[in-house]
Amino acid sequence: MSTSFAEENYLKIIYRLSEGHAEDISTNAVAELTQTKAASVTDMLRKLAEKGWVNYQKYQGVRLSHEGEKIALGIVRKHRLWEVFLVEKMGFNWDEVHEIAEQLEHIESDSLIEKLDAFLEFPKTDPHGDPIPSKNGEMPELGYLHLSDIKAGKRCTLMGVAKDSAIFLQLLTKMKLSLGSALHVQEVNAFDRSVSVSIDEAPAVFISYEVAKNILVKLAQ
Amino acid sequence: MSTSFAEENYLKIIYRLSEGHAEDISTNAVAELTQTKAASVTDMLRKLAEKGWVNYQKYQGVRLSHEGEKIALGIVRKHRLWEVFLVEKMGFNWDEVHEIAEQLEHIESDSLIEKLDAFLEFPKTDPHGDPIPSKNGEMPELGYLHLSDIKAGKRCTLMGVAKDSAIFLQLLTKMKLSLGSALHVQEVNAFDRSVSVSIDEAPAVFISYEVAKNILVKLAQ
DNA sequence: AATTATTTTTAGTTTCACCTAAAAATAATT
DNA sequence: AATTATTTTTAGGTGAAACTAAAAATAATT
Repeated sequence: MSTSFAEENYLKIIYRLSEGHAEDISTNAVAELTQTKAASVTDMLRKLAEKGWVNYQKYQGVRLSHEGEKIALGIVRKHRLWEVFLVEKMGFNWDEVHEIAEQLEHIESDSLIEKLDAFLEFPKTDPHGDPIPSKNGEMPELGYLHLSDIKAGKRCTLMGVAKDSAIFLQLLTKMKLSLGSALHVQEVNAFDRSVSVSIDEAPAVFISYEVAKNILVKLAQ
Repeated sequence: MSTSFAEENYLKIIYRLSEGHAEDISTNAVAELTQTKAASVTDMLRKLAEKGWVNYQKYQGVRLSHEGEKIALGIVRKHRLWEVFLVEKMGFNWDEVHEIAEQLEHIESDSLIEKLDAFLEFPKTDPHGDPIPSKNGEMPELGYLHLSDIKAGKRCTLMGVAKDSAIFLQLLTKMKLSLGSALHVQEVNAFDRSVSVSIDEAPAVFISYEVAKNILVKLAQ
């Protein structure tokens, strides 16, 4: 069965909202990300449920079905491969590619996406450190931690970000933070939950809780 | 003013139909290429005329306005650059790229298309020999001739095709015809207007009028 | 010139994805 | 437990882009 542009967007967004927590997704949460009204979401959820791509009970929220998750993973795969292309081959910065990839992810051609994957030399992650699902819909589980959860004294490496809005990524760039940055957590400040972190051995700077919780890291050693 | 997917398709198709002949384009001709019914075309032409992108008088056919032509050339530029990408970088054959490029041509990002142009080293023509309009909407006039118009005895080089349907391109490939092929017209057969042509110095083969008129060539010397 | 054929347009529907406003269900608070 | 607040759904509607069937205009033929 074929999927419309709008349907693909809903499935992708439900997928994104499901990552991590196991609870059902609320109509409002979907409405916020699709930039539509709750009433429109209700309409679409009924339609997606009819097609068998989500499990949806009135007033109880949604979950992707097995089939729906397969479709969503296909979109995410395309989105992330195109992002790699845009950064690695086109020379865009990591904060410039999201909107363009939102368009490219809907291009329909299996052979194109396989050729693109090969052209990019089978990348494992996108420019934000997010894992790229395999052709058969397997999403590598990378098990990164949030910088906000790291104890004082620990060393870690910046592996990804949990948010890819341009404004957030530009802030990281300004702070000299990028994938691979070596982080040394000096102190966790109880007052505002900010962390004092030395980046690539430079003198420590403050990183707000808001920022730290969207930075994904791997502990050193 | 922004353009919808459907509007862009209409403008592109009207452009394609206008290339060469100067007469106005009929509703039916547009309907055939858009794969819609004449009534739908009438609706859309009225809308495009309101937006100032075409000159349209009931029952008299359409022409692109200056503004409409600029938009159409932008779409054609994107389509052809993506085709170069698909063949040169992704390894597709020339008969496989049209449908994918029909999707990619609607991706909206000026900076992407300029970066793509640079990445491809500013190609002048697409994989079918069609010229690529410049950023400012100038279409290089290549002045190629149709093989069907070449006199017996002349030598020429295959520079492009006037049709990019897969079935036609596959036939050319089977006949060992591709961009750059050296053609030597041995004979023009009055009966069926077919031509006997030697391809790259091989023994001559028959090329039907239907095929010959869709092959674009440059005379030798 | 009159008739017939073809093309194009009008009129009225359909589907998709959205909307607003009101009603109903669920959750939170007193 | 009752009231209030919030969330979600229903009902009815809109605009875009298609459709069919019938009417009107243009073109071709006798």
